Order: sequence, then C-alpha cells, then structure tokens
Amino acid sequence: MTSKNVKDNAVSKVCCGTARDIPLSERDADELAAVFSALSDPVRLRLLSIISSATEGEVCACDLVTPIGKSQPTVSHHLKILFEAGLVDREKRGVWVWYRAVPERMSAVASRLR
Amino acid sequence: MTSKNVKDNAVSKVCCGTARDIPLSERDADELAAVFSALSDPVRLRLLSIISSATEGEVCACDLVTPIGKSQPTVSHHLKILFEAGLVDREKRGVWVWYRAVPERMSAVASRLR
DNA sequence: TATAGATATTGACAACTATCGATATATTAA
DNA sequence: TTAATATATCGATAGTTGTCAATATCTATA
Repeated sequence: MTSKNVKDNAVSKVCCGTARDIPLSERDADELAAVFSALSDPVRLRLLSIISSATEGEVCACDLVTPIGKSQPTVSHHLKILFEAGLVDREKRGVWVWYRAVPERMSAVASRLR
Repeated sequence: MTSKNVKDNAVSKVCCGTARDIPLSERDADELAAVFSALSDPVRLRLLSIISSATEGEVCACDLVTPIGKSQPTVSHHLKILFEAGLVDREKRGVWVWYRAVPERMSAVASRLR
C-alpha cells in the first residue's frame, strides 16, 4: 500500500503511488556498487591511503606487505581488487610492481555521492 | 624485501624500506569501510537514489518495495543498513516510516575520497 | 476488543569474501 | 642454467551477507 505525504504530520490513507522509475539504473547501480565494494575493506583503504600519499607518486608492492601486517598473498589480492576497480594503476618494472593512485577515478566516484 | 624507486625505470636492489606509518589509522579505516559497505549493494544505491531525489524530501517505505522489486523484509533490511550508516534518516508517522537523505553525511564520505 | 495493514525481526540457506599456506610464475644475478 | 627473490595464483576455511518465508510488533480504525 502506498501513502500520501501530508505536511502537518497527519496520517492519510490516500494512495499516491504512481511508482515512477528509479533515478539510478540497475546497470549503473551494479557498477557503482562494485567500486564501493572495492572500498569497503579497511585493509584496502589503508593500502589506498599509503599509495595516494606516496611522495614519489608511486609505491612498490614490496613496501606494502610489512606495514599492512597481512600476508603477501593477501596484500596481492587486495591490490588486484583496487586495480580492477580502477582505483589504482600499476606498472611492472623488473621484479617489482609499482602502484599509483588514480585520483580522477576517486573524484568520479566521490561526485556520485553529490 | 624493499626496493628503491629509481626515476629512469632502472631497477635497483637498494632497500628504502623505512616503513613509515600508514596515513589512515586502523580505526578510521574500519569506520570508513563500514560506510562504503553500506554503499556496496546495488539495491541500497537505488533506494538511496529514490530517497535522495524525492520531490517532497522524503519517501514512505511503503513506496519503495514495489519499484525495487524485492520482498518487504529485504527492503526493510537494506533501509536499516542505510540508516545505521547515517546515510538516511527516518521518522515514523502513524503506521508509516518516512525516509530522507542525509546529504551532509554523503558529502563527508565523498570528501574522504579527496 | 478485534481486525487490517505497515514495518521489523527471525531463521535458514546459498553465495560471496578475507585470509593464509603452499605453490607457480617471472625476473635478475651468479 | 641455477639460485634467489618479488609477485600472482590455487585450495581450503571461517566468517559475512543478500534473500525470502514465516512471524512478530506496532498503529489506526471499526
């Protein structure tokens, strides 16, 4: 049952329910939710904070394992998720992989929250 | 093992690893991750989009179930999560519960993405 | 009271996820 | 080629989560 909004806090049983369609499409919702999923883990947020604040603009993956205090496979897993969400970029140089933030991506996500 | 960032893409085996501390504290990371968790589901994002764009500034829960296309308990569950994350506010008036967005909260979260 | 309807809670289940040890792959050096 | 090391993948497991049917709770009305 739908109800009518009444300004003076009275209650009405009149229906208003012309169910207009949803502003955010299902497709857009899925995509946005995927990015927020990538941001929904504290370990990933801390990784992102390290990478974003890197003085040289980038950080070697080898310098992330110890401070984060998780195993190397776990850190690798989280970095992959951040990368696939477009939140970080990476470049392999020799044996090492260097990560850098993608601020445009973060801004784009932030702007979706108005 | 840590490595030194070398500008010309050469590879060095010199260690740089004075593991400075992480910009985002564990506590802050937990809190932020909790909000992003609330935003990490497409159904909740669509609910939020309906509530945020309400012409009257608020929406009755009874007008959310049908458009979302999920069961009433499921919608109730998602609304609770949005509420507990501080993303929406609610007011019970009679039998109905009215939801409204909390734009300050969304802005606050958005600003954490720089 | 009793009934009807809106919302919340419970219980169960399937799907997903964070984590780690073990292992594989890739790259440089000896 | 062999050894050493950085990173990725695999397999397993414990914990989390989205969903619904059933049920409970709350409120207005007859």
